[in-house]
Amino acid sequence: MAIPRAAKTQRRTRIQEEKEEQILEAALDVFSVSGFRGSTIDQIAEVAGMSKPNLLYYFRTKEAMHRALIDRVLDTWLEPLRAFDADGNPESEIRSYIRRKLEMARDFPRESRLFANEMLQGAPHVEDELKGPLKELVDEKAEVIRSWAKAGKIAKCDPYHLIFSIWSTTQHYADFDVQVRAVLGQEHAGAGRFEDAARFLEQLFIDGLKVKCVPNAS
Amino acid sequence: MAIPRAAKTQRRTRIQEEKEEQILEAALDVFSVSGFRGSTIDQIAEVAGMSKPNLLYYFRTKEAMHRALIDRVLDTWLEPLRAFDADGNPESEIRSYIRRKLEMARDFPRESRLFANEMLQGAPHVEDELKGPLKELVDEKAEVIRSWAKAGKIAKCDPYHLIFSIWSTTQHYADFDVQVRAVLGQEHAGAGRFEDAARFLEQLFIDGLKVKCVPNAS
DNA sequence: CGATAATTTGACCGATTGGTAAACATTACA
DNA sequence: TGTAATGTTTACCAATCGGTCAAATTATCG
Repeated sequence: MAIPRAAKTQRRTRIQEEKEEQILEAALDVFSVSGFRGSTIDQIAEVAGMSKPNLLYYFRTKEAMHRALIDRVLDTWLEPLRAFDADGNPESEIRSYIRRKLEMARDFPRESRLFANEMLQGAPHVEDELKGPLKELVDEKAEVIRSWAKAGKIAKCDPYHLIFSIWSTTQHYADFDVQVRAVLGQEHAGAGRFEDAARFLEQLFIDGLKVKCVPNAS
Repeated sequence: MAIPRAAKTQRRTRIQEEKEEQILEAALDVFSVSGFRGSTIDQIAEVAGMSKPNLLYYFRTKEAMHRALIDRVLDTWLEPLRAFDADGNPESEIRSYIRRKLEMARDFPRESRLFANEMLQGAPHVEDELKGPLKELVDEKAEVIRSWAKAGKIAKCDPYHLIFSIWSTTQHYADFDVQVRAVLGQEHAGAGRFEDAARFLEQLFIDGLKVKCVPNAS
């Protein structure tokens, strides 16, 4: 008798490890484009190169697959924000945060789209994570930014909307990739667009926050 | 015998006018949340308060409904960018463009999400509009911005990425509304968040582009 | 009013959906 | 090697999908 997912022995076999990886990879392909409702198990099965019942042997439902995928990706996705350091100096921290986020938009566009799809649908599967861990992390970093402003290191500004604007501008290059390519045209839609974006955004945020214009405080 | 959509008389009846409006309104509700693939005719029919065959009497296929919806919304959506005036002065033009886009995110979030969904899925239904009319419009406005930079009225910057960043930051408040609310928490997620966003974004872009720091040219 | 066109609906169709049952194949391990 | 656990597949299910059809209902207008 086959007991799906973690049988008698609580340890996962090599095959489980491999196949679950394979499935989540395919699921990311599909969910990130069509969203939860618009994706089908058959699609995922085809991309994964295995039969539908075989998928369902590892993940009992479509929801379970989506859930597992979100859980796995969420940590990675928030890493750049976690790396945001209170002890660093504002300019380099903001610069590297923008760069890191842009690199993720370039290297992991599917992950970005997965979350975007989830948000558009009202975050029915991750609302708790948003209100819990995410909010706490943002609150913490917002406090850092506020302290910088108080110390006169950057211009006074709403730290939450600053974070939102960095999120949105960078993720835009993953989520709206088709639009960006279409508008830039063939000449400028090459890989260099991420460099151009980085240059522009760094300039915008550094100057916009007057990071360097302020005399060294303390 | 009933000939669907524009019968013998080429003029549309009052009922046609009303029902089509009613259907597109419902379709906007549904498509904007679930995307094209994730939405069903039955859902739309239920929201519209009419039977499924009745919907299909006015729009022969799901695609036709989506198409009509996109067409209707696209014009409205690009209006703020069209209003972007070359003869105006940079500061007020950029300020009012940001305000207008934020107002649209506030007042027409479903329209914003409809497009966002379409982009995430690779724009299978609107790619031509992106490469054609949209690109031309952006090219034109980018030229305006470039001329401002050349005249020393604003800092030198990539006009395309400037436009992208205004799009993304403003639409973020519609597309990622759940996330914004979750992170801001109950205290700050009220209607005032749009005012806060406007203040922040205006400051960011005006200062970031050094609009006022530059001595009056010519 | 009467008649013709426009509108609406219930019943239905084949295809696809998420998911199951059980037979079959493979692996791990004593 | 044998055998029990694990992995895979074929066949299938009820529900839902997009869409059709013909009959019934309603609006329009002379």
